[in-house]
Amino acid sequence: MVRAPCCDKVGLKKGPWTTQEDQILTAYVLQHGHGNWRALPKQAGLLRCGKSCRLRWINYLRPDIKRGNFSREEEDTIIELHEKLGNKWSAIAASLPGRTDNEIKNVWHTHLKKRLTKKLATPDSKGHFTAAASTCDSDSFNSSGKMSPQPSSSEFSSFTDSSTRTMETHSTGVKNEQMEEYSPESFPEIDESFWSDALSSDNSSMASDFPAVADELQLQTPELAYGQISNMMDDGMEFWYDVFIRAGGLQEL
DNA sequence: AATGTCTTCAACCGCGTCAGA
DNA sequence: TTCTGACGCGGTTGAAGACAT
Repeated sequence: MVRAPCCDKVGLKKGPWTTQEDQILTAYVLQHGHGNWRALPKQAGLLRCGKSCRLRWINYLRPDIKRGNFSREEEDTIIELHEKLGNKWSAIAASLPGRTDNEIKNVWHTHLKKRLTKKLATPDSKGHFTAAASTCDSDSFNSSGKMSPQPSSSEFSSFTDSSTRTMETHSTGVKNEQMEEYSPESFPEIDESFWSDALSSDNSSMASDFPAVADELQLQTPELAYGQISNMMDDGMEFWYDVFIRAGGLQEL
């Protein structure tokens, strides 16, 4: 017996997410939470499978995502935990705040596994194979032993700026009636600096109080409190305010 | 400049697990 | 106890970029 598809896929969009879709999903989750992923796309007005929405939120949009290169300490942690746990990516991710299982899985397959293989395969001066023998990152070499076209990651390896590709993807965004009065350039980008910027510096004292604020305002989550406050604080967040108002969730601040 | 090869990583797919009816 | 639906996990894919030829 074949398992039914996770959702009715007729007419549902697949592939890279656009800026507009990101913003709709973010606004919806911040305002309503994600009680039911399967029902969420319909309620939010997204032509996506619930599974796809969940993945996008968890791996890219949620506020506590830490973006950018993995530090040497993080890489060491991954290697150490992988030794103990194997391919339990979610368990490994639990020990690395802000990192997702998908991200860790990718960095393992693209960098760490190769590095370990190289180390184990490289004999020391006495001809012994040792994990500490190689100081040269295997990522600098391709399978034929030539230098890789990619930059060496021997210092801090891993990710290039994924926002580059994402930005390009965003430029082909689908027009949405709710959004069309905004030019794409006017959208505050949800990139690697978005949440960290928002939750640091000027807003830091407020950010630490979001749980209390959420409680005070009888909101579902600290993130929702953040959403409201940031709308008030930052002119650049006018778009979000408008989204919330249009969604009928916030009649007044 | 054109083409080929390799690498990266976001996103998809299928399956296992679990909670609720 | 069984069934069903939703969630979460891990493996895999494929588009796009970077660099070599």
